[in-house]
Amino acid sequence: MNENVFKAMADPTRRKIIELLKEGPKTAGEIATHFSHAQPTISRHLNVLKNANLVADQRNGTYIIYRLNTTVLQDWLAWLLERFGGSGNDDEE
Amino acid sequence: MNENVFKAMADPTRRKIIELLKEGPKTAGEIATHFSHAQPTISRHLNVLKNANLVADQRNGTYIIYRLNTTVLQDWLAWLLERFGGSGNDDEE
DNA sequence: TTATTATATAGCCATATAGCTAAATAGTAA
DNA sequence: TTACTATTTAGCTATATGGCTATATAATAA
Repeated sequence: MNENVFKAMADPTRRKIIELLKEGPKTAGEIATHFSHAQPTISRHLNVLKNANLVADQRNGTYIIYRLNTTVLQDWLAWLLERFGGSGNDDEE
Repeated sequence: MNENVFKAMADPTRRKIIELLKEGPKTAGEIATHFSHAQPTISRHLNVLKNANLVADQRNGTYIIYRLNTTVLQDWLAWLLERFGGSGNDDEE
C-alpha cells in the first residue's frame, strides 16, 4: 500500500478536502473557500493529495478542477479492512 | 475521530506492530525483535500507539505486555468507512 | 502589448517526527 | 545491599511538515 496515501489521509485539512470532493469535482479556489488557511496552503495540501494519487487535476481555462480518485480511496479502505478488520483470532466470529 | 489514531496509523512500523498484536498480546521486547530498529525506538512507537489508545500495556514482573485495543481499531475503521466509503453520490449503488 | 484572475511555486520559520546512544527506572534474585 | 534484566526516558540530530508572504506562471480579455 502506498505510504503517501496514509500520510495524505493523516491530516484533517486534507481529509476534509477529500470529503468535499466526494460531493463532486471542484476548483482549487472553491475548495480553498471552505478553509481559513491561505490559498497557497490549500494548494500545497492539494499537491500532497495529488502525489498520493487520491485526486487528479485538470485545467479548464484559468481554473484547475480537482476531482477525487474514487478507486484509490476505495482501494485504500479495502486494504485497511483486510489488514486490520476482523477480530484477529483464527476462529473468526 | 481522534487525530492521534490517524497519526499513529500513518507510520509503517506502527502498523506492523498493530498487525503483530492482532495475533495476541506480546511483550515490548518480543515486539522489538521483529524490527531492525533500536529497542528504545520501538518503545517510543509503542508509546505513540498507547497515546492513541490503540494499545494498552500491563506490567508483568520485569516485562510489560502490550495488547491491542481491538475496539478502538475497529471504531476507527468504521469511522473511515462511514466518511469515505461508498461512491459519494446521493443515489448510491 | 497590458491587466486581471486563478493557481502554483519559492523561500522562510516554527514545530513535529523518527532515529540514535546513554542513562534512569522497575522488578527480581542473590 | 548488589547485580541483572526489561523497559522507559532524556537528550541529541536530521529531516519532514504545515503555516505564512511574496513571487511566478498560465489563461483570458482589453
